[in-house]
Amino acid sequence: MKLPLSFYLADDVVQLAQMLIGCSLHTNFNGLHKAVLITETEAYAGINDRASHAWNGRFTKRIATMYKQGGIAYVYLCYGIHHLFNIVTAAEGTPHAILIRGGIPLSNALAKQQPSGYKSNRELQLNGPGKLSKDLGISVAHNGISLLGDHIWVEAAGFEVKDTQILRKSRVGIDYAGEDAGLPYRFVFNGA
DNA sequence: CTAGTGATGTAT
DNA sequence: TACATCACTAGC
Repeated sequence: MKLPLSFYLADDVVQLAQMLIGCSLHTNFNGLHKAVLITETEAYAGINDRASHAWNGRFTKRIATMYKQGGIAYVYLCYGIHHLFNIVTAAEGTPHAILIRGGIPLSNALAKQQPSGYKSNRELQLNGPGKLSKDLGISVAHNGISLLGDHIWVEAAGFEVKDTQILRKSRVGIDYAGEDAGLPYRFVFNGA
C-alpha cells in the first residue's frame, strides 16, 4: 500500500526516518519495476541542522527542492559521480529531507515475505546511497518528482517492525557539521 | 588508507 | 570567471 501524502507532511522528520525503516521503495521506469526494502535512513532537519544543505536558511536552485511540500524526491549529484536519493517531508517552506542510505533488493515474488526471508540474502544488500540509486535507476533527472505517482513511490512495511530491530546511530560523512555530526539521526534495520 | 569526479556554491 | 567543496565508492 502506497504511503499517502499525509505521511510525508508530518513535521517530525526524525520520527519519519525511523518509520521508513522496513518500508519498500519502488521505481518503475520504462516498464521495469524494481523494489528494495529500506534498511537505512538519515534525517536532515532543516535550517537548524548544520549537516543539512538548507542549514542557516541557505536557499539555492539545487536546495529549492527541499523547501517544497513533502512527498517528492530530492536527488542531487555528489562527488561528481553519485546520485543521492532523498525523500522531502514536511509542509512547503520547511526544508526537511530523509536520505535513503541502504536497502535490500526485493524481487516481485519476495515482496510479501517475512523479514526472515531477507536475512539469508544479506550479501545482496545495497549498502550505500550511491549504489542504491544506481541500482534503482534513480538520477538527478528525477529531482522533484512526486512520490505519489507511478515512477517512484514508497509502500508501507509488509510486516511488523519492532523498535528493538532498529539501531539508532550518528550520521555518516558529515564531519563538516561540527557538533551536529553527533546527532542520532541515522536509523539502521537490524533484522534480528 | 587514498584517488577520482563534476556540479554547485562562494569568493573574487 | 576562478577555486574549493562535497549527505560517496572502489581499489589498494
